[in-house]
Amino acid sequence: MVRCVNMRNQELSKIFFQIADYLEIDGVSFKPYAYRKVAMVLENLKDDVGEIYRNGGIKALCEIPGVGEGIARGIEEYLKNGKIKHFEEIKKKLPLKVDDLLKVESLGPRKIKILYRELGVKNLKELEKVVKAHKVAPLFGFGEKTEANILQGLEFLKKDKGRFLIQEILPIARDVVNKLSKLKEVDEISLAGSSRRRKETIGDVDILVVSKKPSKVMDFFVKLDGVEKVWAKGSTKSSIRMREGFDMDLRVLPRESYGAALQYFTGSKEHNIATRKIAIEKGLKLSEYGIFKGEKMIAGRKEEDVYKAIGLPYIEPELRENEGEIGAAQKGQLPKLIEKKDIKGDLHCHSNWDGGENSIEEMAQTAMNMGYEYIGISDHTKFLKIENGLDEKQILKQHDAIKKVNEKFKKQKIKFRVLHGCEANILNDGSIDIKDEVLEKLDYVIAGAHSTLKMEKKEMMKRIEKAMRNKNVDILAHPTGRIVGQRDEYQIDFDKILQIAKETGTILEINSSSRLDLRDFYIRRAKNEGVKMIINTDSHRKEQLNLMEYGVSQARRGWAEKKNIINTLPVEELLKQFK
DNA sequence: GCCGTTTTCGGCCCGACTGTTTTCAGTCG
Repeated sequence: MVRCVNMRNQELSKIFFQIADYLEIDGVSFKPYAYRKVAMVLENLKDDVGEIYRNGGIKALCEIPGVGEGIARGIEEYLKNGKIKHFEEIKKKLPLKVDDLLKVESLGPRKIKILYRELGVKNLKELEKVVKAHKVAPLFGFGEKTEANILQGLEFLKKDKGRFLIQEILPIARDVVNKLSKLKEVDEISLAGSSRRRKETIGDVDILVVSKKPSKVMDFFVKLDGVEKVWAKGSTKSSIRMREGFDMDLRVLPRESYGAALQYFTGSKEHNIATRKIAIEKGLKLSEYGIFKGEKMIAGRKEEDVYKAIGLPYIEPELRENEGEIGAAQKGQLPKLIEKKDIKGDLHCHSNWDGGENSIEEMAQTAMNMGYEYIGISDHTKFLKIENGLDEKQILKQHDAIKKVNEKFKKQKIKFRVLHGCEANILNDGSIDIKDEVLEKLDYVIAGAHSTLKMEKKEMMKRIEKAMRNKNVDILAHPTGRIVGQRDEYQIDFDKILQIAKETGTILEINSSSRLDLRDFYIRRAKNEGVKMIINTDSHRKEQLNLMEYGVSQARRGWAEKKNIINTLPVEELLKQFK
């Protein structure tokens, strides 16, 4: 995952990933592991490598985990010349589009090497040509089926949509889990993998099952509605491609291994490598079948037992990224993560006043049914004409309407409150598109940038800073502007935003829609700085209030606790959080 | 190429499924 907007680190990381691929194709062993490791470290490194080099030279570079003398020299070369000679030489030796070719399912480094050596295949286009000309099957180590699989891999690649939004995947995955769980042959079932860790995008779905009759479960699985291709079907593992374009893997395990398997298949890969290393240090072996001391299995039935066996408390799936959770676990300093049931209301909700689908009362009723104590209506304001933004007059009218809804609830002795806010626009100069005297009348004000998002950093920061310093602005909506898979964040200095938030008491939003903004690592930084956050859905119709769970998972991935999130507070306390 | 309270040399996570090569390499997660 791209963790910071540090160009040089990201570019170097990409180069090292590619070097690893080339070396692997060239048949070099173990070096790819080292290059991948350092690529991952750089991807997540907060400090700029250029800065590190300038301050401490080669020696300082070697302090970075995974960086030794050789790679440090490479980084130095890159910083000085923008090129790494070693990398240029490998590319000359193997003039292949490795990253493209490796994306073809059933094609790995070995086969790519053979295809290049024997048929001169350098890219996807040439690959398609030789496959269609049936030149591949006769090659040593290939065959009819492999040729067909490569062709199919190419076809899938053409319509590949890459990773999917968790909001799209999870409902489908849950539906499959639900169907499987109804089989009498299924004793236990759980999602695993990145969907259990609630990553914002999911590549494929992993499902684990305990069953004494795996073949029945597998038969059912590969014949599910929506299955487009069966990649593999065995007695313990099957793999399918769904109509929507993503894959699902099903593993069947004996009951005594269920916990170990859940731990293993939940990942992340980095977390697993770390836990296995701890096991090795303790003279144990950790696999998906259990924890073993020699031949003897000492744990595996429950996930908790697996962690316990390596001296750790249970670690929540959302934390398992090897981003410090293991150290925290060892020190007994794991956060007590916020839970969905802690949420008492949703303050970023649109009504039919600004073109949303439902009335204020319908939104309130849905929120009530969800067990909330309050809802905040925050319609768009006038600058956003396309969204039917409300002007001052309409906002005041809406204020009366909300008052009436609250009075009605009171009469019916319903303990629920509708708060009145708005989602105002931060104009290019940082001012707000609604007059102060109107903003003052509202319970709270959310402000967000919705236009001119490609501003240069300095100007953008000036704009956002001015808005945050506005005495009526309480919440900064979707603070970085990113939309998952669609739009990068705007040019901002997040440390500066945290500092201003701290100074002004501005709350940062965690938006549960496809924005998922703040991102997990920003949430963690906000938490560490003591900056308060709020989880909102940005609902434009009542069903979307259910998106809350995704905002909560995002917060959990950012190590957030109940006390960091203000809409866990009862209404009177909540209102005290505003300016 | 990196790394070290078992190592400055010899490891680098571990196992299932497929297809093909008749005993296993390659790919995947």
